[in-house]
Amino acid sequence: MSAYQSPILMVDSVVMQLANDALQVLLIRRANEPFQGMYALPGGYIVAGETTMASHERILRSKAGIEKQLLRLVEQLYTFDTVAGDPRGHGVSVTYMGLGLEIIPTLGNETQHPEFFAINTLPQLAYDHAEIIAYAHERLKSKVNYTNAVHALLPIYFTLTQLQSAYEAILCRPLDKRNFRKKFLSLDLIHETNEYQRDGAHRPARLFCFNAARLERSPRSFDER
Amino acid sequence: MSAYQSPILMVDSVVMQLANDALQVLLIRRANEPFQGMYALPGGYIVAGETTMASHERILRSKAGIEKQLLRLVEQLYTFDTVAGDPRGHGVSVTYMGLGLEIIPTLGNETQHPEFFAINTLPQLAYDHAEIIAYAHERLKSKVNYTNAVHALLPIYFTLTQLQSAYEAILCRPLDKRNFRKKFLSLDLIHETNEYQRDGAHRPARLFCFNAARLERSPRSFDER
DNA sequence: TTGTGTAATTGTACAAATGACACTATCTAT
DNA sequence: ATAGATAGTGTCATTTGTACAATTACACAA
Repeated sequence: MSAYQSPILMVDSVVMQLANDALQVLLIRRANEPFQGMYALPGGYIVAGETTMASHERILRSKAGIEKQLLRLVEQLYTFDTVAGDPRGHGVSVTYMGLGLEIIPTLGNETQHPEFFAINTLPQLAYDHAEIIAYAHERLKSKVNYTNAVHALLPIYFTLTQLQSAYEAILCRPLDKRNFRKKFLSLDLIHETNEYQRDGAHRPARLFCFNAARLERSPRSFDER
Repeated sequence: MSAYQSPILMVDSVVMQLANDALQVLLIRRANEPFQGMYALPGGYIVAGETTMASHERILRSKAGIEKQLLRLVEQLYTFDTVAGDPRGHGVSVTYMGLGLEIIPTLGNETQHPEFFAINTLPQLAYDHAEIIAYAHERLKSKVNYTNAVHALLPIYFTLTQLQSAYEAILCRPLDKRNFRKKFLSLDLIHETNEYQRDGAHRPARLFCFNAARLERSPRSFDER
């Protein structure tokens, strides 16, 4: 037995995906006190012998019915102390960000209403979860500027317009089409295929795919500001 | 009483400063098993009711005799799971980076030989502490490119040559004197004073100081690569 | 077949930042 | 007065950033 007693260890998860031309965040409705009935990030306790990553996977599965294979990029964000505002007293929460595509949350045993919300129109949130989401959003904004992290939010084959829309949804600002294409193609992160996407009564769009799925530091920034 | 048992929570600290034209890291020699006698980062257990930051301060004081006022910038780095390689079994370690100037570690009750080592010539280290230091170094390298974090490593008044040497020590590569000065002065992070530093048998160097001590995102990068 | 609507695709010109490069200025010590 | 040492400064070529509009290729309807 240790002479010390550790604070309570928790994990909270910010799962994001693109839908309706917007970046969306997964929220659940809390089943229990505190903050019963309020929206919150999926989260829970870490048990001894379980890594923080394993705990993150377990909690997403049990609280939102999301299997870990659906998250195509998982990254630790930050570890928050939860002192004031948390009725359970002092604890430490390790937060993770997960990115995916066409994730459909299903009802879990322990929670109700797992659902995606557009990041710019979130409901009121329990704890300090609004700040955690803002932090995750900033991290993602920054990360897409020097990595190919966006690949985790897109299908394997995608058009340049889809790619640009993804950047616009993440960065929350419009980008110039010609400059975006010129810059992105110069980065050697993607290559064209011989396939086209036929969408409607207009010219078909060429499909592209990423050169490597793994995250790599890009040689230059995407940011055209 | 909680139904869950948490993993052991620890904090590890990467304290860095500049000396002898090199970036240096604070190490201690472990007094106890495991890894008794080996070099390691200062670290210890977090106790219930103590924030990770407060724990970091307490541990630096007790293990290396360093008061928190000496750290002019403290930033959380990452939270590591310590599974394999750690004889105590699974634990979670929150790591912090602290930057300061002319820190003189003193012997603490619980440890021996707190001492600074040049980051490029470190001894063999306990646990995965070599990786943690590499991570901290990468973070610092990246951070000085878009913030004024270097202010925490320099005296209030400094010469442009001192500033450039700090960047060279952090980035581990030489910089062009004229380009460095031109770029840094264009960032509006520092301003000149009317004081000069007389050093030896040569032209005195003008002293500069930072416009604001707080960390700010710089408008442009310093990196001239 | 032709025309229309819709989104995809492409290039240029100007401004700004980057990066390579070498000499002069000012002080101290002898 | 001179030598030695570090501080301080400018130009030019290249690359990158950014604003901006016309043409292409398809589907569908008339």
